[in-house]
Amino acid sequence: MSKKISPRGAAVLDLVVEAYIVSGQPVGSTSVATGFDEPISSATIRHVMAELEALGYLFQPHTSAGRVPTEKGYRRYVERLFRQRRLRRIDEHSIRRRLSTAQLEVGDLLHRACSLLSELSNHVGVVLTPRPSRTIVQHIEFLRTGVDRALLLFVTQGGMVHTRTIKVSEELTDSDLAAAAEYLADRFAGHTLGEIRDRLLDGWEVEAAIENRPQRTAIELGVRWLEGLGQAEVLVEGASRLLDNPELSSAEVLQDLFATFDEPTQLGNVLTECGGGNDPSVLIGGERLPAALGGCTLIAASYMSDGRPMGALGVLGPTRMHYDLTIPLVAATARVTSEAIAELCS
Amino acid sequence: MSKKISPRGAAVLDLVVEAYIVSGQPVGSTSVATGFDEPISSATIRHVMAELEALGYLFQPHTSAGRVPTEKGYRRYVERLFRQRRLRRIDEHSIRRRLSTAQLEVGDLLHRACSLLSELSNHVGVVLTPRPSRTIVQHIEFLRTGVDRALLLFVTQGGMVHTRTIKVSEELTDSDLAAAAEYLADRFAGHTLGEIRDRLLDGWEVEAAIENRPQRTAIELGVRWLEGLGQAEVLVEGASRLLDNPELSSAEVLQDLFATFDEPTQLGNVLTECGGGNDPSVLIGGERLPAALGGCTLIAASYMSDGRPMGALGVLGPTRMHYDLTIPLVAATARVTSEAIAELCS
DNA sequence: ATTAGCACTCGCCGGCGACGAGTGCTAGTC
DNA sequence: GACTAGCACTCGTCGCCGGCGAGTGCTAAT
Repeated sequence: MSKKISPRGAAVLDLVVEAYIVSGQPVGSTSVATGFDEPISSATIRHVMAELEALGYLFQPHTSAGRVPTEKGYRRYVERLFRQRRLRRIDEHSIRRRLSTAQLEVGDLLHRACSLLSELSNHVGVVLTPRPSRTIVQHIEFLRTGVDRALLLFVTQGGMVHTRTIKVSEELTDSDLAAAAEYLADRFAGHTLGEIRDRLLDGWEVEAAIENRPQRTAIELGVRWLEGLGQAEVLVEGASRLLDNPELSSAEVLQDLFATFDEPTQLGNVLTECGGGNDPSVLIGGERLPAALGGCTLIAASYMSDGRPMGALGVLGPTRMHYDLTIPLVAATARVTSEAIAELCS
Repeated sequence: MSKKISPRGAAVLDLVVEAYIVSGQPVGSTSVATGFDEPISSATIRHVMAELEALGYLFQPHTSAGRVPTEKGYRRYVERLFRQRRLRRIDEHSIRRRLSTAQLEVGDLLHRACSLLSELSNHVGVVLTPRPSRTIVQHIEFLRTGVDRALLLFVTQGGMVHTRTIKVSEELTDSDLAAAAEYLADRFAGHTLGEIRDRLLDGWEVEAAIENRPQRTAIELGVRWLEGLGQAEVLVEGASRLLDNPELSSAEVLQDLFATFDEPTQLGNVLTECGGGNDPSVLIGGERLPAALGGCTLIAASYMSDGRPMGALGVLGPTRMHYDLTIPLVAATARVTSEAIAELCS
């Protein structure tokens, strides 16, 4: 689809994007011309820029204004950043120092990572907590908290705690509950919640037939517990930093933006799909993001445990951001977080 | 200090405030005049308004504009609202219906209350969770989560769970931990964390002398656990609704505002001081709120358990809000929340 | 293919005048 | 003495106009 672009065209695009990122103003042909090593006239640049506009990489707010990158232009720019390894070096040590010191729980770690991302990028930090179905259960506990209520509690690797209160028959004694928890713990400790769910649901009918009351209770409670399994959470930090960006100050845009933070399931969905690859995903503009995040870019990577993605973290900011800094920042934070989690689960 | 205000002066103030609340525009003398039952001329009103301005209740953006209430004016207005019982009736049933249905945990309940406040008021809902030192402990559990780490976990009335991971000696066995937890549970279940702290710290030296290893361990762990006792949390919902208000759209103001939500300790402090009385506290403007919340009003009330305040909840919005609706809304929500908590802890 | 030159476009900014909402004051009335 | 009609005055808003300047597109020359 995208017609070929001359090598010089690509260079011009880079210069326009970079100039626009720092200035926020439409970029004119002369300022681009001075950015070249070889001397070149602004007229030539104008010619190239006209082509780039025809191809959809640049956009002119009005005749007689400079050019601004389109989303397509940003994407191409970022692509080149990756291909040419023009990303900045990030000091991974400083991140490691600020993340790993005395963090004792995965939850704390992720909160720290989130504010770190926000602070270092000057944009919004976002973290998707581990999907419950992928977490490994260490302890299972059933506690009575009222005549007809019990708290089902499980602790996963790294010290994360998930709980759910359900109604239970009043006839169940405390020791029934304890026995049920022990039964489940014996069978399932060390497995992920996904595995437990599969095995419980598969084996359900067979096991239900067993006339062993504590076991039946255990399984029944376990199933109810899994039914209410929480979704992965989304942490958001530094939302106020979005207001630094003059290009995002129209009232309606902001309204939509902050509404997205109030109800972060959308963000969660997007983050869930990020990750996979080695490099961070860079989602630019409305094409792959919810409409409310129109003028924004999400840079996200997943953090791993034993080589499998557990969750994702990243930075959300205006399309006009320092990609060459933020991309490696996200990548480094994801790596360090993965390491730290591995250590916590040791 | 505040000189006497004529009865008609007070009536004019009411009318100005109410008109400004609905229109957001400076209020002129003629529109006030038509709001009176008896016919009265705008010239007279102008006279009265000039007096009110001299007393600091009204403010004129510029000569030849209408009047806008000052913070002092709002305060006087709200005072009258209370004294004259001119608050609207709130349908407590509908709140009860939306809060108490199938809420099984205090945490969920408070989250629901928070979004309910935001939704019904169209402003920001805020909730201060129960102060840990006032909560009653039901269960205590110590779980090993790594070679040198243990998760200290306690469940309080109503199904709230608090955890903390600490480093422990590798020599402690699982049964040591279990014994320690049991020891603490035996002695302290049913007491508030504040009581436990006091008793542990008082009795510390005496008990440490005992050559009973499990007990020493238990007490040591308990102390470390209480040291890291979390602060009460602040829940915030519907921050984006602040953007509906045109008077709060200056970039800097918004920046400060949202920064306050990102770092809610300030809000927590303010909320902690609210409550006490029967009626909600109404904090108008910068005088009693952090500077960042300049043009805002916080209406807050505390929710109770056994007649003692546990935490607080309320609504944060622009000074220009419908006090006559929001105050009873907050009061009703606090009442219903107190009831629901009582039920959950039964 | 590149470039110098040039006419042209168009947003920005400051000044200007008309408009109108709302005021403060004064003089007259009950 | 309290109230009010009338009136001059203030001042923000809006639309208009013209000059400025950044930046463009085109053309003709190299």
